[in-house]
Amino acid sequence: MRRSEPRGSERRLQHLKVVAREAGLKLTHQRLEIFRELAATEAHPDAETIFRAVQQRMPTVSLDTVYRTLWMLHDLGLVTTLGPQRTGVRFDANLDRHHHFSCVRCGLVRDFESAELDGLRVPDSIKRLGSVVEAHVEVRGLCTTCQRGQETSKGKHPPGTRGG
Amino acid sequence: MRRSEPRGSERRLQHLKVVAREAGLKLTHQRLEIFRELAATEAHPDAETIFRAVQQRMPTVSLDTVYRTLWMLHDLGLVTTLGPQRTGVRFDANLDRHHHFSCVRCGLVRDFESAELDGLRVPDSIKRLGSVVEAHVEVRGLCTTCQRGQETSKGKHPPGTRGG
DNA sequence: CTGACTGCAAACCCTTTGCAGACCG
DNA sequence: CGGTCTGCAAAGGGTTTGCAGTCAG
Repeated sequence: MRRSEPRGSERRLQHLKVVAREAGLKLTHQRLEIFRELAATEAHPDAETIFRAVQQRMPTVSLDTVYRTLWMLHDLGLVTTLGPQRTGVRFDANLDRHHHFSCVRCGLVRDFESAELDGLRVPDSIKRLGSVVEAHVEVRGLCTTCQRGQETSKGKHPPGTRGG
Repeated sequence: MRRSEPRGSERRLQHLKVVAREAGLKLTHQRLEIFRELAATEAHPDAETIFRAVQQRMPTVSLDTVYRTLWMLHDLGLVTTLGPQRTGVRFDANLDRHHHFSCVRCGLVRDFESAELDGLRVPDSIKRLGSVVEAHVEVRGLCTTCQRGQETSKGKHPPGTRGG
């Protein structure tokens, strides 16, 4: 098990280069920047969040290229997605085994690691439903920021706050 | 811990009636049918799936009413949601502790129960991220249907198949 | 050089909102 | 009966697609 060491994203970038070459795909500036952005964060951003970040360094990049690149990375197995749907998906370049903490209030998502939880075994009865590819723990709670800013959240549904 | 006994949805319906009365909300036919539908399934349908099911029995129901009702139930705490975003959400009327199996191929989601997994403890280090409300296991794999129909899924992203 | 890739814009969802009539309590 | 709730239709926001110019290999 590997914690997110300083050069974790550098390692992922190397992996991308190898896989892309094998697949005969071009490594354009856009693709590199998009992947770099995703590989550097733990916040599981959605497409638009990545877009805004990349746009800082590369003002001409377009949102559709971000979408196309993310799904391409996904097809290559370099990126996984959070959430059962393909709309409003959030992406994840961390291929190491990990678990998720997500804030019920603002939607922030963070990885955490736990050797103990990695050892969890799913019951045999799961075979009735299908074959297992992967299992992890989802923890839901209030992030430290939302613990502080305790306005009453009754009524309207949470705004689409993105985990930063 | 309570397994989904035959009358599980009946129990949930009673709970709805009590809570709705307390909140001074009207129990219209539409609301009852929508909740009934959701309480009877384990498939975590999205709004449109519920809509189509309710429409069988109540042809005049509209999709927006389904949306409004689901979020109302959510505000009452009678329904929870899957997925970190509020777009493409899937709903869940099962308030008992449970875990999820979801198919990486078609998006189907099913509950399963496990006394062993219920006992999992999240590491103390989680406090760095926030306070814990709930924790469960997410298992990803191939559902029995997708195990059979093994067309190559390379290339296009999965169609928006809904867990039936 | 050449085909894959990008940016643009328009199309295509899914979801939410404003309003007049219907219905629960 | 009164206020809430519904259905309709239109608006809103996010995601995908077709096309002509551009760039990596």
